[in-house]
Amino acid sequence: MQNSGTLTTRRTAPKEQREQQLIDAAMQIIAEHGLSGTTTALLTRQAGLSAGIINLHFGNKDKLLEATLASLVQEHRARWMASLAAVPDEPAERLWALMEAHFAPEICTPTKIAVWFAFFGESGHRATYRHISENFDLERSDFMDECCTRLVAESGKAALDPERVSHLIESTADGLWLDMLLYPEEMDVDNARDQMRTLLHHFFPRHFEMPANPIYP
Amino acid sequence: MQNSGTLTTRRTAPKEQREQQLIDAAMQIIAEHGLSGTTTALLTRQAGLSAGIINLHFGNKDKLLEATLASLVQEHRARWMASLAAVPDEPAERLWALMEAHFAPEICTPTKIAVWFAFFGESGHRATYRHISENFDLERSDFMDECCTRLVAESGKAALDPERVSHLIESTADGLWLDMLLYPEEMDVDNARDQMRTLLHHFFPRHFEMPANPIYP
Amino acid sequence: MQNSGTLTTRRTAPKEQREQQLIDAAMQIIAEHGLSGTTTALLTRQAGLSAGIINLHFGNKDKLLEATLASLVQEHRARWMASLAAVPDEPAERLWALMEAHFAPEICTPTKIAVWFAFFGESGHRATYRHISENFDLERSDFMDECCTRLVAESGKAALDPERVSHLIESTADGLWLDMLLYPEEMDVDNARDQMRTLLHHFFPRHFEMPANPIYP
Amino acid sequence: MQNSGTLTTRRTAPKEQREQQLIDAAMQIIAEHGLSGTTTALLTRQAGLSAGIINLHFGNKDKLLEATLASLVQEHRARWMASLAAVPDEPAERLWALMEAHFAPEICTPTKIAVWFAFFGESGHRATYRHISENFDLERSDFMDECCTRLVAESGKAALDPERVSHLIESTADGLWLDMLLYPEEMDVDNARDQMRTLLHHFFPRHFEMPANPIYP
DNA sequence: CATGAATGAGTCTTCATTCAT
DNA sequence: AATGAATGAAGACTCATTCAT
Repeated sequence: MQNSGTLTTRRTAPKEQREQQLIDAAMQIIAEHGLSGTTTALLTRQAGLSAGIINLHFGNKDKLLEATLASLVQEHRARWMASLAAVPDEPAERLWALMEAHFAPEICTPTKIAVWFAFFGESGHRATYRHISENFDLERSDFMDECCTRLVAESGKAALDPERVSHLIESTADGLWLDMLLYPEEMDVDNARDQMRTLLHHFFPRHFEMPANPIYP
Repeated sequence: MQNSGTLTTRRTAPKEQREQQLIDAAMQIIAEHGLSGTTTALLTRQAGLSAGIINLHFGNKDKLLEATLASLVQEHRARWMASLAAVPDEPAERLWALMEAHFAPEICTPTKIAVWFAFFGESGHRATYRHISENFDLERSDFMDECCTRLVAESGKAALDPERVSHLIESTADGLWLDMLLYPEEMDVDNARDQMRTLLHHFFPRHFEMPANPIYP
Repeated sequence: MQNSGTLTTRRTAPKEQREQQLIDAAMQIIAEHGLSGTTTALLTRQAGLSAGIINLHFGNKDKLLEATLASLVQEHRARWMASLAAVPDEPAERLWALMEAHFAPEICTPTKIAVWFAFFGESGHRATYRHISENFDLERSDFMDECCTRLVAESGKAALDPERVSHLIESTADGLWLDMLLYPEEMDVDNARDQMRTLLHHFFPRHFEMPANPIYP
Repeated sequence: MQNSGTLTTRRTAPKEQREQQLIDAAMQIIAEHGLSGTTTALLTRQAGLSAGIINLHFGNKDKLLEATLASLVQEHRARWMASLAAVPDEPAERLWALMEAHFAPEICTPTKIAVWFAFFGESGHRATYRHISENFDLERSDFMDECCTRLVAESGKAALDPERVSHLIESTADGLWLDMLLYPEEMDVDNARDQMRTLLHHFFPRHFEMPANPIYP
């Protein structure tokens, strides 16, 4: 009488939808109010749902917060994989695919960056938060190392330590994110991408050209 | 862990000393528990003082937090000025003085970095926090621009946009801080300084040598 | 003393009922402990409810206090209207209807009088409190003026200023309330009503007889 | 060496002066902030003295408050006695002397009235407060009774119960005070005195004339 | 006598969580 | 599956009082 078809599908679908609804709300609220200002009342109101809903679907608030971070990680990784799938197996192209994902407009919204840094700010004492992004960070790090190793080899620059360069590129990318967080007026995704390209050009001039528009806003 | 057993037993202490005592406690607690886990009870216990003390000296908890960030900014700036005073008026030396301050062991303690990022994580919605560090950031930015302008001129590299390079260096420095926060095992001040030197060598090979120890841990 | 054992056990009650429950508790506690001794703990314990309930229904303690005064005003006015509805359109009867309401046993309980004066005692600096009763006071004042004007006209006492008499009657009524507050042993509603009748007889002997029981307790 | 003259006088005088200073401050603060808003910080700041001073001179805050009420009572009584000393032994004159004291400008300042009612508002549960004014009230009540008894006798109005009239006059006087508290714009001492005279004229036309200015503001 | 820094019990308020509906 | 009234532990803040100076 309830539902005559596949029971599981019907039951599962709404559940996932509710969870996503809450995660979306969490992104918004964390960005607006910080992790310390994120209350269940704010979350459920933003989601347009009732007070008990978080505990119903996630057990408690912290789990929702973790799911939010996980969702961010997941989305970022998916975007990267999509970029990667679209390019040939050339180290420069592969590396740039990562950068494109890293500074993709839908990845780098002010809201999402704010949420990332909100979690970073707590990750010192919240091992959970660090664990969630750890695998992703590792995977990305290895990927960068591999790209740089190949690029260094192709460049014939023996003096260049691939891992060091790799790390430097990553750090700069992260630093540009911080800029987008703190000074959104001055730093946007296009600007950041140009910055990255400038850096890459200096390390691997044969593989990366300077950005087209050299005029700084 | 409580209080370092100096002369806190004195019922009356100079106002400045009490305030510093509370700011020190705040650093510790914010680093350990995050901004959202920083309670007045934790703070006063850490300081070895009574519940009402925060209100007495700072009006309320938020003011203490702001004073903590301000203290961090102040200390950083003072360290930079000290480095600067010790070098001749050469752009490369001046720039490196800034880097030395930025990655000085007493500036870059795990505790202090954690506190910085705790505030960054909330700065999206807390204009107050951003305002406190704004002037300092601006001053540093201008200083970097000036150094890079001179370095570019001396290098004869017409293609290099000084402001862009300047920004890139800053972003990388910030990114390295994030690394020290998230992966303290892998990134320490010495490593970070070497990274910075590698970057600077690539932009200005005539002014900056590659770091001495090219072996990556 | 706690709760009168009706259906407070119900976890959920109509909003109005909970609010009344809290207002009733407030009356009791204010009368017993004064406005300055009225704590949320006392209030919620008296109501037999939990600590958070005041915030849930009134936002904060002050709002509950204001609602308590408003309830007092409302009740008094309703009682007066009821009395008024029961008498013909004769000024003496109408005026006496007001007095009857003013000294009705359910209006003049020691508890309620104590609450009134608790608010009067703070009304000097709390504009809110005065505002709440202001309209009611004005309405009553106008009503009294009208009654007295008609009574003076009917009495043919040209020398009598209706407004002055009206004011005097009101002031006396208020003074009797103060007596009931300060000396409940000596002044009760019956006594007060007789006092009022004595006063009215002196101003309008044709309309008001001396009270039946001339013996003073 | 300290002081060569009468030791006691010198020591006592400043103490009384400090106490009066604090009582004056209390009047002001209670009138402005109500009893519930009267904090020691406010009191000592108003007095221009240090935090510990109240405990030093009065033991605790409550004692100062009681002393403040006592001072009010004392002043009122003294004013009455002064008025009384200036009139012949005629009941009408004696009664009017009381009224003149009751509505004397220095007795009926907005501040003092506010303080009186602040204490009335708490007197329901604070026996101490009631006790302080009790003797004075009793004395005044007896005095009024006596005056009225003589006035009734002189008037030849057998129907008039002296005690009832006496009480009524007192109640009205109190009611006028409440008016001065709640509606200071409409009721001042002159107006109140005229009201009282109107009332007295109605009870004892041979002894009290109607007030000179019959026009109501 | 007088000060005022410090205390800490007591208040109000917040908010994650529960649970009857 | 969802609601939202109610809870109550935990939080920030107040303020009368103490006590070393």
